[in-house]
Amino acid sequence: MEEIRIECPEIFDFEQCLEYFKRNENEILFSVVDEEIYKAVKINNLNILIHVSYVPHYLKVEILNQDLITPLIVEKLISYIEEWFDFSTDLSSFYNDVKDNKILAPLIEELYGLRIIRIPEFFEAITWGIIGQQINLSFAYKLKRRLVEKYGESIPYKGRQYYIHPSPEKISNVTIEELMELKFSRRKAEYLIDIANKIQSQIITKKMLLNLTDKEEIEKALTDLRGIGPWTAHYVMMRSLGIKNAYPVGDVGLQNALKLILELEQKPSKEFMIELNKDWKKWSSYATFYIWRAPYLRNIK
DNA sequence: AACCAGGTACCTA
DNA sequence: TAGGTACATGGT
Repeated sequence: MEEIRIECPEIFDFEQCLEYFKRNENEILFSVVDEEIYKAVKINNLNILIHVSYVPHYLKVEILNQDLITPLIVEKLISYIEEWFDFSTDLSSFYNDVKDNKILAPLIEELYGLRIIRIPEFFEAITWGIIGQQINLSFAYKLKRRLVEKYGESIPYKGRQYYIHPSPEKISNVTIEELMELKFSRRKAEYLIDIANKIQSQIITKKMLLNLTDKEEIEKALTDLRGIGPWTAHYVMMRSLGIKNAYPVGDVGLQNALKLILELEQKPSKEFMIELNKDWKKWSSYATFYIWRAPYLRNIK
C-alpha cells in the first residue's frame, strides 16, 4: 500500500475542513469516518481510492486499492489534493485584509484555518451548481446521489462502494427522460446533457477558462452556456476554478446567513450585499465560504 | 397547508 | 429593460 505525505500550509486546520466535509450525510462523493476522509478519484484514467488523514503538519494519503502507482500518478494525485484543499491561497493575507470587517472578524476566529474545499473536477462543479439551483440542499444531495449511483464508476472496498462523479462523456449519452426519472426537472436534465456534450467535445474546458485573463471573460464564457446564470457561474469560479473574488450575489444561503449574523428582519437585498462586498472584494470567495458556515456555528449570533 | 429552497430561461409589454 | 412565471420535489 502506497502512502504519500503532503506538506500543509502554515495556516491550515484539518478539523475545520472535516466539519465542512461532514455537513450532509447524503454526500456520495466522499465519506468521513473517525476524522479521516475516504474518496475515490480518477487520475489519468486510473480509479484510485484514497484515505486522507492528518499528522502535523502533513496530509497523510494512503492509496487503498492499488499496489503499483507510477511517479506520474503520484505527482498528479498530489496536485489534485493540493487543489482540493486550496493549499495555494495565502490565508494570512485574507485574514489581514478583512480583520476589521464586522461580519468576517468573528468568523475568522471561529473558522481559523478553514480553506475553501474545492471541486477540482470541472463538470462535477457545474453539475452540482445546476442541481442546487432553486431547490433545498437536502433534495439537491439526493439528486446528486441518484445521478452518481446510476452513472458514476465505483471502487469496491471492504464491503462498500466508493463512487466517482460521472464523466461528461457518460452524461452526454444519457437521455432527458432518464434524468427525469431521477426527479430532475426537464430543464435541468437538458442543461446537464447539453453542457456534458460541450465539455466532452472540448467546446468549453476548465483549462480554457483558466487561460482567460479576467474574471468577466470567464463569467461570460460560463453564462453563455444554457443553464448557467450568474449564480452558477460564480459558484463554479469559486469552487472549481479557484478564483478569489467570485461572489454569488443573491444566493439564498448567503442571504440567510447574513440575516442571521446581522439579526435582520428580512433577507438582505442584492444591493445591500453588493455594498457589503466592497469591504472584502478581493476575497469574495473566501468571505462567501466563511459566511456560509455561520449557521453551523454556535457562537455566531 | 402554504411557502420557500445554495436560480434560470423564457415570455410578455 | 423590466417584470412575471414555470419548474419538480422536499422541508419546516
